Amino acid sequence: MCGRFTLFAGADDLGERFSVSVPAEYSPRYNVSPSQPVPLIGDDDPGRIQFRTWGLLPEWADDATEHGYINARAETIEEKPAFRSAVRRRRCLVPADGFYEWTGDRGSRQPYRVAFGDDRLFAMAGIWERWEGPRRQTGLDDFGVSGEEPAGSDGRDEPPTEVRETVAILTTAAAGPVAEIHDRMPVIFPPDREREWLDADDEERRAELLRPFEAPGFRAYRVSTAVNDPGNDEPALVEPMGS
DNA sequence: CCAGACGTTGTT
DNA sequence: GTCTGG
DNA sequence: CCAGACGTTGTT
DNA sequence: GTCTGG
Repeated sequence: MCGRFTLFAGADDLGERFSVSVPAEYSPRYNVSPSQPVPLIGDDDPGRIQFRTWGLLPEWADDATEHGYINARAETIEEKPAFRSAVRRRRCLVPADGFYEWTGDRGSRQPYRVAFGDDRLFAMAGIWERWEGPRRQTGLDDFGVSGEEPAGSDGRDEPPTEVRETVAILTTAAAGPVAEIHDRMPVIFPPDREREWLDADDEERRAELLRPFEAPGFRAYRVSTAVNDPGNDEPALVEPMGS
């Protein structure tokens, strides 16, 4: 799965760890949730952190109010119409220093945080998408300037009325301590192979990178149910609660 | 051919 | 039960 | 992912 | 856009 995560590293640490520039709007997060902006490193501009909305909206979606896909299964991502074009041409790394998993029944969901003992940063596999709303079809621009535009234009030269950039996180079989509480987890790369994902235009190379990686040193520990509410976002959320 | 879906997770 | 919002 | 809403009318 | 179902 992976429907929540943490990224509370300082801007300097984040920039240094991934060799990227970090924009001023970056701030530490203890409960990043679907529908929110996610800091990521995209293959379109791998030298900086960008923000894209969590919930991938395919280019053919009818409107931007539809539910996006927050996860994509690594095992089938090459075949699925919703993900195929993105995995071929629009990949990204999603930096994190932990992610949350839940156990128990609805109404009493117990969250766990999975992270390295020292909370060091790692990279999750992502794909992103650009969704463009309908274009005007008037053939005139906003100031009524008559250009080369012939009447009855199909609007292809007009700017889209709305542009949304979204992201989904890839999942795979859980490995190591995560398997104790869950059967799925985000795809995580060994640090020395992260950059290959952004450059993996070949399907066999992607398959190689997407194999489950049992990150040495990962731990899962119980945290407060305050994590359940996406509106909560403070350092106390990552404090251990005891078994 | 056209119409309609296109996804993951967890839970019962 | 199912959808929407964060 | 979980939490919370889930509806209409008329009036200010 | 592209695939599946009828």
